[in-house]
Amino acid sequence: MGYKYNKEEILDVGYDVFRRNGYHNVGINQILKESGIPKGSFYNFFDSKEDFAQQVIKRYGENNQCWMQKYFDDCELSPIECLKSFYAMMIHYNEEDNYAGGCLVNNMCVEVGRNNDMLAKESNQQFVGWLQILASVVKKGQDQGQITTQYNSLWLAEYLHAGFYGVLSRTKVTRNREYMDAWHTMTFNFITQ
Amino acid sequence: MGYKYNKEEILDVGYDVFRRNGYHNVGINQILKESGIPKGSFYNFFDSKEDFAQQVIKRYGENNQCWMQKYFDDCELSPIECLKSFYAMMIHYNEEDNYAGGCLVNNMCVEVGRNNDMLAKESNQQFVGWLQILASVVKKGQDQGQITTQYNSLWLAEYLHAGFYGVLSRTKVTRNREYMDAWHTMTFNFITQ
DNA sequence: AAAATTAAACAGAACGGTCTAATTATTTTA
DNA sequence: TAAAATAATTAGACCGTTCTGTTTAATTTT
Repeated sequence: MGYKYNKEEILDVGYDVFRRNGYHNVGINQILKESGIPKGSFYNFFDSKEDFAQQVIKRYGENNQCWMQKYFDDCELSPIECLKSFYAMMIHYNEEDNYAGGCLVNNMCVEVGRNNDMLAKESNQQFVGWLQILASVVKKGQDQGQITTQYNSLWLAEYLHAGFYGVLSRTKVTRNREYMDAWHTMTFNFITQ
Repeated sequence: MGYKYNKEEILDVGYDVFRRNGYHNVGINQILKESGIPKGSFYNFFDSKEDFAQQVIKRYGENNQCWMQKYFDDCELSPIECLKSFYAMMIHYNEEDNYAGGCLVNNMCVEVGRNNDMLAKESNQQFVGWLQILASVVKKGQDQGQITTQYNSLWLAEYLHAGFYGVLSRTKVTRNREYMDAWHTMTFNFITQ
């Protein structure tokens, strides 16, 4: 009949807590408190804080990948308009969230990407998954003559991706969306054929 | 005749340690050990870890601002070529450093920018200082007809700034310069008149 | 009954920060 | 100018708390 707790619940709490507070600023006790499970149960499910964080990144990354895929599959606009609306939505979400956390995976990359190979590898793997989806949409836009063909679709996907996280990070201290909107306007102007 | 230690030495150690390891992953003891001073002396100079970090950010930010100003003042190329060479140099430095730390201020923004108003404010202040210099070079490039005048110089400066830190962050997990070079190529193509 | 899970007490190390004493530098006084 | 008084700095033991992780026993599920 299943046990009292399950990994997924704890992973979801971990996602939220890590996203808002970072990795080293969060202790296991905080996760336990917010998910309401005792320490013994946590260490029954996870080997360590690091192992837990890896699974948090993986779960969120894969869910987000599915969500992105569905978004673009369902989007009835032209490829470039799909990309525009996708990033407009991301900017909107970030504003709604009061610029409170940004992206878990990007935060992890910056905070621990150079000192923790395991978390770096997992983060990169999830990013690559997202980038492939972006690249396929870019490719469609190129095939339809909307997006510049000066650069290949993966380069353009990485360009969108990095630019977005650059301005997203910037909002953590400016705490307004001005430069995100500017980025959106400029970027889609630049890459449009 | 002066005392044994001085703040500047400790701040420089703090810069290096924070840049490579982040904020919450570093304890005061590590700073003490690496700078060779006892705890009593540290707390004689600084009120708290937070106060120390703020002064580290401020000192580095201001030094870097001077350095940037001098770089662009001394650069004998056209404005756009100065910007190109500046970012090419930054990419080169990051590779030489084996992608080991990135930029202290950007790291601080991402790690603590949403939870620590004091460090967020200081980080933003330093960024604004740098951005003003970039914007002034962009403006010169616009006046000389090399850089697009579709967007004002501050928007373009923020665009360069955010894009660069976006790809810089990306290298923390890819650990190679491919997309930094791609970013450089694409960005300067896009903003060139 | 056996296996898996839950519960919470328990470790040892590390955390940021305090405290008092000793030392060094500076200013005041003789 | 030398001695005395004061101020600033150095030193590190120490404080309570929190950190990740372990252990042992009770409970639940199979």
